[in-house]
Amino acid sequence: MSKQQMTEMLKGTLEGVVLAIVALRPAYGYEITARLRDQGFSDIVEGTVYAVLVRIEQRGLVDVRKVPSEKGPPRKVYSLNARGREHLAEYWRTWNSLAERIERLRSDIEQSHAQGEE
Amino acid sequence: MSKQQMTEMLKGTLEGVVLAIVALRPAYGYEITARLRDQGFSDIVEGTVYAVLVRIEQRGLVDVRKVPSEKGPPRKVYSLNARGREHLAEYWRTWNSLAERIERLRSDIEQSHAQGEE
DNA sequence: TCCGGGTAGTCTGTTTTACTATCTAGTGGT
DNA sequence: ACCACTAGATAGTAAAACAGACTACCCGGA
Repeated sequence: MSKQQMTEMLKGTLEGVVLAIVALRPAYGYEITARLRDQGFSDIVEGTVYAVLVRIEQRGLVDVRKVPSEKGPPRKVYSLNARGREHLAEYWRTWNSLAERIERLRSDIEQSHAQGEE
Repeated sequence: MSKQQMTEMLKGTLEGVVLAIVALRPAYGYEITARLRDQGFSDIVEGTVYAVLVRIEQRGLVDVRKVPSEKGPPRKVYSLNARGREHLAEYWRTWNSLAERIERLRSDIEQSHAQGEE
């Protein structure tokens, strides 16, 4: 798939993805970026992740605690709080609703093609 | 789901949705808006659709022809051309890849919850 | 001893893109 | 006059990319 298309699709979904990763277990920025890459989101720039983290912290969806690291500056460990869990639930609902409609559209097209090819 | 979340998620997906609708059969703006509402995309503002149409026309993904209408100003009927079909195929690939990764994340979370609740 | 490079980690501009909200504006039927 | 159609324009907001700066610790070599 094209890089640019993916970039645009990520808008509005990335935040939820990050919340989901933190929901799995608490994590710090660098680690979250790494997990994103593991999960196949290899195209995401580090700076973007930090921007998301700042945003979700400001909105009070996560709790933060500083943990010293052996190497490098202290880590900021994010964990999902009650509000974040509610927000994530909302995110899944929105995603479901969108995905359902898009899948329906796609199957409509496939049907019309099948008809046209008889 | 929240309106705002949906708005953000639509970014990057709406264009493909419009292309898909036009792929189903040629259509003009007002009609496309109506079809979107039928398909459950009731939250989309009319002006937005016209903006998308201008964009996909400028990118050469659709062919346009003016058709007089019995009522009101002439319609601009959009139909998907070869380039548009290729773009739409690309769109589905990107969507699949995103949807797959998001679903995987979700199932990971559900699994970890199931474990934690034993 | 001090300096450089590598690795781990966080953060901050600026730019690009897409959707919304709201409004203008035209036609034709009742 | 008003309503149902039909097309568009403008200004604003939000999110992500890109690029790079900044901090901190460790280790190896001159």
